[in-house]
Amino acid sequence: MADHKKRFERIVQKLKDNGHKITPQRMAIVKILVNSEGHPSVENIHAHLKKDFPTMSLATVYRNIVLIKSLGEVLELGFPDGSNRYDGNNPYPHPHVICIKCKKIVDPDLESLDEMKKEVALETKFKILNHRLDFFGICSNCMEQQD
Amino acid sequence: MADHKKRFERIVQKLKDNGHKITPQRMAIVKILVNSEGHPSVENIHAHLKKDFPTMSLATVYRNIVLIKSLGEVLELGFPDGSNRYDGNNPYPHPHVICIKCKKIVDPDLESLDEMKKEVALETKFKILNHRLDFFGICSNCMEQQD
DNA sequence: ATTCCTGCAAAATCTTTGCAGCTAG
DNA sequence: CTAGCTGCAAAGATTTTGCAGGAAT
Repeated sequence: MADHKKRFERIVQKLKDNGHKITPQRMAIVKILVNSEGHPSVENIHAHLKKDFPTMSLATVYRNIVLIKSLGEVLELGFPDGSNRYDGNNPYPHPHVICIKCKKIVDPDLESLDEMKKEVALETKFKILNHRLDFFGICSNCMEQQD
Repeated sequence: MADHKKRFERIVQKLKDNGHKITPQRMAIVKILVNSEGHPSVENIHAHLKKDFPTMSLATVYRNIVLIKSLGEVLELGFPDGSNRYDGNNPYPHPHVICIKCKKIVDPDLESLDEMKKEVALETKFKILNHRLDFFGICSNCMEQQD
């Protein structure tokens, strides 16, 4: 999607507005987060950037992700096995469907979620601020291969 | 609930059936998981057991939780901040509502979830095996205190 | 008597932090 | 200039593993 460019610039602007400097490394990290349809891990991002920035350190990736998270422009997906992946396309909470074989992640459309949120708020008297919904299963592709 | 006793015995039986020995430490860990309404962390369990077993090590708690998980008798709740809590009352996936202030965890009833699962399966062509649904917010109790 | 389990310590992972030098604004 | 950033290495935090002695069956 060509919209990625807009989002990229919006985030850069937000960084500037909040007094953060625009370094090449930082730009590259934002670019990856915004452009990748797959949901990359810190390790993925770091490996990818090593090509353009051979000295790039993991610490820099972590620090920038913390920063971008704090601006609400990336969603952290923590998984049961302890690994983290990042969704920089859609930083607002939304459901994910994860293939436990190939690790592919798909974003489904579920209208009923908002309603459910209200139902929960009503039942528990909580003020709901956030949520996380993940489905785990096997994608059609992996289902075909017998192994 | 008095049903906890039944569940405890069921798990012990399952352990025996699978060729695992019933040690005092193991029994104590199962007992805590089954009886605690709150969702304890490994640290919680370990601290609690130190009273009865001064030499109890963290490794033993971890190993037994892995074992009990593998039998499907405890549900691991991994949180965004990297911490883990365990639900030994209801080991089947179910929604949680977590207070981000006092860390209280409530299990709401949501009938619409099964329907949503079907909706997802249909839309994504995945075979859905599992899911995780957590709501984060502030409980009524914490809402009252102004701090 | 075996086989499995525990406790201890060391290792493994993943993430954060301290610091010196560097760079964007 | 100078506040903030990077890279490196060290430190943290949490969970796992190797091993020797000990306990359950």
